[in-house]
Amino acid sequence: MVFEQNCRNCAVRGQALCAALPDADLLPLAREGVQRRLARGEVLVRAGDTARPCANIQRGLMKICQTNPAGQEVIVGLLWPGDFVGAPWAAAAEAGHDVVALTPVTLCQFPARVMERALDAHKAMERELLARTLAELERVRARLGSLARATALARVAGFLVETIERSGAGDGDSVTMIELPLTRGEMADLLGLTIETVSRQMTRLKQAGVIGLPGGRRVVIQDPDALAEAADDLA
Amino acid sequence: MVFEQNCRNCAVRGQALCAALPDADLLPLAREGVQRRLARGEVLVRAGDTARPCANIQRGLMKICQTNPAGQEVIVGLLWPGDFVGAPWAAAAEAGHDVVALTPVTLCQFPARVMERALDAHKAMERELLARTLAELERVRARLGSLARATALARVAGFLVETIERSGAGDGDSVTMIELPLTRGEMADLLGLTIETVSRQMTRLKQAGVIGLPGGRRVVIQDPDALAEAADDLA
DNA sequence: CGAATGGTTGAGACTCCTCAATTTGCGTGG
DNA sequence: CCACGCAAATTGAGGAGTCTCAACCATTCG
Repeated sequence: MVFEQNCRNCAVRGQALCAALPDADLLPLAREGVQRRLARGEVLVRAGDTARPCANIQRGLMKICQTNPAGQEVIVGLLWPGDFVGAPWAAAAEAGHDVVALTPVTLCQFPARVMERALDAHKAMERELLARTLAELERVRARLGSLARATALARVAGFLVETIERSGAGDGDSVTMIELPLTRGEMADLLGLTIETVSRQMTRLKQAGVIGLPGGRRVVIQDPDALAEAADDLA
Repeated sequence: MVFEQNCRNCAVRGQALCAALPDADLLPLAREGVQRRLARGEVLVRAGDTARPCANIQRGLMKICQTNPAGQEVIVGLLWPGDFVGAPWAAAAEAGHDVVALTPVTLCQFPARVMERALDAHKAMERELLARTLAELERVRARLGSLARATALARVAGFLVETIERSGAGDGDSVTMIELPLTRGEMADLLGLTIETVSRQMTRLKQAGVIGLPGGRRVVIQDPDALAEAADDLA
């Protein structure tokens, strides 16, 4: 865990939670934000923690996961750059899930108290947080809808599609390549499958000419349309 | 759809969203709330709607569902008494799911504008709504975790446990009976199974002496501990 | 080089789905 | 009140899909 210089920009730029605020209001907040880096595998929040950090993810990918009674890990969500972690106002409750870095992560962390004060002071910020939480709820429900019935092939294809979208690659036209941020095992935990089944569906997509697997975790998207179709295929 | 007298109590009592507010602030809000009754099957929100009603559910049970490309219905969540429907501040976006009554429902509905004004005026209310939304997010994620890996038996048993909890029956000691608000088909849509599989697991639980099925949609809980164990059983 | 981790492939078992027939429960109309 | 009809629920047989167990390959790191 490395603390770096104060983060002047993370609260100001891009998709940050408080992008709607005037600069003058942001400065005191930005001064207290701390940029922090996590290595792959580092834990930001552990289930059961009562102190819940608040942070904006700037770069990298994190997983939200829980370990079920049988000891299997289940990934219930991913956090991409721009996503917000934490719920300070629910300080009484303990965290229900682990939050772990899947790649090297850069994030901008705020003390819970600062965050709370900022929410109290800036209505627009709280409204934005509410909107984001509702949007995330929609997304989780959509995923619930697909996990409930989709075949293994559809789950894997759907994961690839979402990864392409959220990583900003793939403009539809040309052949694009992405580097998967997850191992097969993590994909399995995310999709509710086994490692072997994930692997088999990947080779199935490869042999159908939909994707290429040049090695490592790289995936070449050769036929985006076919991939999208496979993602929607429920039979 | 029947509109009744204005609802003076729904915003004041019980688990309502604004329970934290002082009575004086509530009155203008309560005056504009309308108590409404829905019959089983009536639709409160249709996916694609842009006008999103806001309401507190007082009695009855509703489902949040989406229809996937293959035409199958997937139930992504249930709404119990005390739950809140609607997201007025996201007025621009359209609803992503249907919201339909599963039983006769009584709810207290507010015009979106009133709701918005109330949120603007009362910080505590907005904070409460945020807290609820986050709690719901946790619940959906937990369900995602179980749907991903649980067997059919565990899903059915888990549904029964949750139904007992949220319907307020079953104090653990004595043998309790509940009337399921869902058909087998709806249970199947909720749990990501088929009607036949749901039915088989129910009879399996019956033959194991865990529950009794006296007919209709009634279920007698004969062994709550065994039921809870079945719900956690992932193998 | 050997060990460790991650990935692929194969064979068999098991769960759940599909299709089909039958039974139960309930409201309607005779 | 009973017969009928319809939707819901149960039960069975067979098949498809995924998991389990196991072996083998590729890459990285000491």
